[in-house]
Amino acid sequence: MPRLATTADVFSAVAEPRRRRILGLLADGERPVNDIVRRLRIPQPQVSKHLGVLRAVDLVTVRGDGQQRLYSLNAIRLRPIHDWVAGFERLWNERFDRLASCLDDLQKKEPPRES
Amino acid sequence: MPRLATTADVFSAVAEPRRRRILGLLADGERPVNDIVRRLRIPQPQVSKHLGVLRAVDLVTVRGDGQQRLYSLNAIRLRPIHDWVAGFERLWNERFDRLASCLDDLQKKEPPRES
DNA sequence: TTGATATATTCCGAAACAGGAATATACGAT
DNA sequence: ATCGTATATTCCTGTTTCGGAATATATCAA
Repeated sequence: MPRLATTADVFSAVAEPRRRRILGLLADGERPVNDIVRRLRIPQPQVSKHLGVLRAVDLVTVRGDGQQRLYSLNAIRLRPIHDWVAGFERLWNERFDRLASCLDDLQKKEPPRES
Repeated sequence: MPRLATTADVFSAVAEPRRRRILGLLADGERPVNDIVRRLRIPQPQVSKHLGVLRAVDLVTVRGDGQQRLYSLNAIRLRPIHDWVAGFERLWNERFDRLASCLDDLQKKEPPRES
């Protein structure tokens, strides 16, 4: 089997840096396509295609407004990523560091056993 | 240009579900390859290859122990993902929802203007 | 209708991955 | 040295992707 489709899940969709930048822009509010084009300096067809991927995983929604199409972020769909990575947060937090070094200390205090 | 390499950054490396599961396992502590193989029911060569990708982006580290190779998670490298997605957190939080509806109310109270 | 602006879609080509199978390497035990 | 276990690497192939250019669609204006 080949690589996982970019529209398979949110993780894959967000793997592409330009798509992350687009999402970052949309965090400030809905924008027409050409606004994204100008701000990110990405050719318009590419922006439309990236938006298509983001729409496929429901990370953005569209609203027609005249001849413009206003895209807005559907942030809740980022939550699976947030939740997944949050499960690892304790592993790099300061408190955990202290706990780890504490355990190290305990281990050092154990009586040396012959191997 | 073709697709972004999976070893290009942490986002791409983590886009693959099996790699996320491997990282989840390693969150409990270091493990030899065959332990991952047995727990996740993934053929050994594939596990080795996935571990190779994770190693390339420094998400895991290896330690030789006899004929085993003990892999452990380098959780700090997940932090860029955490930080990136945390920037969106307010957009789906309850407090933000209240703020948003508050703003909606304010907008409704504005005097209707002729277009 | 014709034209202009905004956006989407299609076709192309060059990567690059993920799985499968087979094989190679590394290390320990006898 | 030889065998067995643990792990890594190679080769192959189907599939997907991204970018680029060109083109198509949609909507508004005159």
